[in-house]
Amino acid sequence: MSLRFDITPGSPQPIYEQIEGQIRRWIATGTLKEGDQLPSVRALAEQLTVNPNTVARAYSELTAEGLVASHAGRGVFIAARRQIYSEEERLRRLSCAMKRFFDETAFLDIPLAEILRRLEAAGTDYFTHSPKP
Amino acid sequence: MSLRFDITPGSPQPIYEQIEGQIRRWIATGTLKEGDQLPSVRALAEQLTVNPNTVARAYSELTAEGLVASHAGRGVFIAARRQIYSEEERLRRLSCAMKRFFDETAFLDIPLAEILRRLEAAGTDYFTHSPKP
DNA sequence: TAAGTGTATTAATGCAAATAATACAGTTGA
DNA sequence: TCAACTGTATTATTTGCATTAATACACTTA
Repeated sequence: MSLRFDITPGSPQPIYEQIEGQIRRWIATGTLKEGDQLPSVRALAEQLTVNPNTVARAYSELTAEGLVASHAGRGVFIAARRQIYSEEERLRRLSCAMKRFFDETAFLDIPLAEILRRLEAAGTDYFTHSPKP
Repeated sequence: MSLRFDITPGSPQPIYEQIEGQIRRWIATGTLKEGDQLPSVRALAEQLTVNPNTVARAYSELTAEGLVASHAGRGVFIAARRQIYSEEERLRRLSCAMKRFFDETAFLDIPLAEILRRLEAAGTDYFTHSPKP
């Protein structure tokens, strides 16, 4: 089975971050489970018409985060789900994300109640209608 | 009165975006109101030990968004609050922000309910405890 | 008119993303 | 064993963008 990556070159977000993001999402939503193998660096690079180094960098960072485990000669596999960050670190990251979110939406002049309502809907949708692999 | 900008050079976020963000936030929270005058390009550049062009770029983008109005020879002023974007555009931006938010938080493995609870608290806090000018 | 506004232009610097071309080391299966 | 895969590391180069810099210009106001 081949994962359907959606990459936009020229986007302000670097390609390697886009790759990371999609894999992180697939892991978070259960599309990718422990033990699943990711495409090889070279195969994915060819599939996305991208340099192998770019894919390698994405894999490298995911490995550093502990989300995947790579074994030279075998491949990259989804790691066992475990608590990677401390409770404090997780809340810190959540705070940053929340601040950024409000910075991006406050000036839209949408009532907080409506934003929260839509967030709840989007959130449940995010974890159920995960993108097809 | 002089606004208390908090700029971090070397941050992944460009300086001109940091300036934009703070002004947007002050407008959203009511700290800056219609008609208020912003510091001059040169004055703010000196205050932040930053190049005037950097400040000018921030002001230029805020002007393009319609949040401020600039008049050569007079200065830059907070514009009248009005609907800058169409309803569709506002919801599109909200959707993008929500997606990015979940991409940043999903892998933290924090229950959706708790995220929403914290978001509500952070949201009300965002609009009440606005940063001092 | 002088001193202050915003704006525009051009050049130079620095940094990071991305490509490219290799080389190396571990694993697997014929 | 060996060929064909894996991931990893290194170096060089290109590219684009943020930033600084130095001006110049046009408008406004006292």
